[in-house]
Amino acid sequence: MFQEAKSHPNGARAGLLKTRAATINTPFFMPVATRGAVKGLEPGEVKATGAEVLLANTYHLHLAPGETQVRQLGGLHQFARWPGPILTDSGGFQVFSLSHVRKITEEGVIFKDPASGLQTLITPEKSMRIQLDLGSDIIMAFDDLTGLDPKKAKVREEEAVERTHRWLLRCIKEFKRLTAKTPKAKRPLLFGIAQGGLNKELRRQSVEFVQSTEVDGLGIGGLSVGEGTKEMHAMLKFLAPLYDPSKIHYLMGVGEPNNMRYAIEQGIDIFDCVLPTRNGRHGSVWISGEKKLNLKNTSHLTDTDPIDKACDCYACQQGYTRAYIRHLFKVNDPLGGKLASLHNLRYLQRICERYR
RNA sequence: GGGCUCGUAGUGUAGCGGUUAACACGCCUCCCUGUCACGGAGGAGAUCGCCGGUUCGAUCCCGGUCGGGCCCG
Repeated sequence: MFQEAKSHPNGARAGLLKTRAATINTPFFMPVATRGAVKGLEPGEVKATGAEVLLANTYHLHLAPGETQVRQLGGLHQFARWPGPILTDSGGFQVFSLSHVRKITEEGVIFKDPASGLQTLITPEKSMRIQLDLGSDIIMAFDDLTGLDPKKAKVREEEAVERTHRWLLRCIKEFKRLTAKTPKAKRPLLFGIAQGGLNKELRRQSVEFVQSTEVDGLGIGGLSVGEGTKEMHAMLKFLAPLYDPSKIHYLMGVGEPNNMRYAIEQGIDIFDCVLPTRNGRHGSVWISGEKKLNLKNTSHLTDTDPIDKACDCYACQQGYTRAYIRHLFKVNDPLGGKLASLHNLRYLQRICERYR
C-alpha cells in the first residue's frame, strides 16, 4: 500500500510504501540482485549504501537454483540473508533482453537457456507461482516488452500493449487464487506494468488500463531500452499527469542519475537499474558535478584522491585512492569492482535521500 | 671444434616467393539503463636479428654474420 506524505512544486513527492517485510520511504532505488546477490556484495554492504529493497529475477532464479529449491531453503530472504523487502521482476524483461532465444505465444514465452539449452515456458500464471514460491514481497506482472525496431515498432507495439494487458488480467486472477487464503497483511504486493513504447496514445491507454485494475502499483516498462534521453523525458512528462496519485509509480530499469532526477520530478517513486553495479564492475563511476570517471584510465596511475572527495560511501571514506582502485582493475582483482559498485550505489541513494 | 635449430608488435606465437604481415595476452580510449555481462566496441604498436646474394619482386630461397637453445666431440 502506498501513502503519499508530501509533494513538492517541482513534481517530486515523498511517501511510504508498506510491504509485508517493511515500510519504506519513497522515492527509493533498488539495487539489482538478479540471481539473489548484488554481484560481489554482501547484504550488509548493500544495506550500508542506504538500499532497503532488492530486486531479484524470476527467470534467472527459476533456472537456478529453481523456486522449489529456494522455497525449501526457507525463501529468498532466508536464502540470501536479506531480511528487507524484495521485489521480483517477472521475467518480462527477458522477453526483450533474450529476444534472440525466445518465442512469444499468447500462452506465454518459451525461453531457451543459453547455458543448458533447456527450453522453459513462462506464462503469466507460472510467473506468479514462481514469484510467490521465491517469497517475493513485490510481485511484478508478466509483460511483453518490445524493442524500438523502427520497422516493426508500430504493429508490434500495439500487439505488445494489448498482450501485456491480457496477461495482466491473467496475472491478477492467478495471484488472487494463490493468495486467497493469505491474510492481507501477509500478502505480497502486485504491480502491473504499462507499455507502449514511444507512442503517447498507446502509453496513455496502457497507464489508464493498468491503473483501472486491482494492482497495488504501476510499473512503467519499456523505457530506457535505447531511445534518447529527450524521448524518454518527453514520455515521462507526458505520463506524469495521468498517474493515479494513490498508487506507487515504478520506473523500471532506470538509474542514470540525470534520468532519475528528472523522473522523480515527474512523479516516479521507485527505480532499479544495473548501471551502478555493472558500470562499477567495469570501472566507471559517477562523481560530483554529474561527471563520469573511468577508473581504469592511465590518468589515475598516481592519483591519490578518493573516487570522490565529497562522497560518504564506504570506498571513499576508507581512503582508497583512485590509483589503488585502478591498480585493482588492472590486475583483475574483484575488490576494484566491488568498491566502485558500492560508490555508485551510494551515489544513487543520496539522490533519493535528498528528494525525500 | 662439428652438427642441428630458432630469431616476426611489450610478451607468446601464426604465416606466405607477390597489394595495407595475422592471432592471443598486455597497453590506450570509449560504451553499458526491469544483468546472457570481471562484458562490449574501437585504437596505438613490427624498417619480419644484421649484411650481402638470387629474383620483375624477398619476412619467406641461398651465403655470411651476430645472438639464444639443443646434440656430438
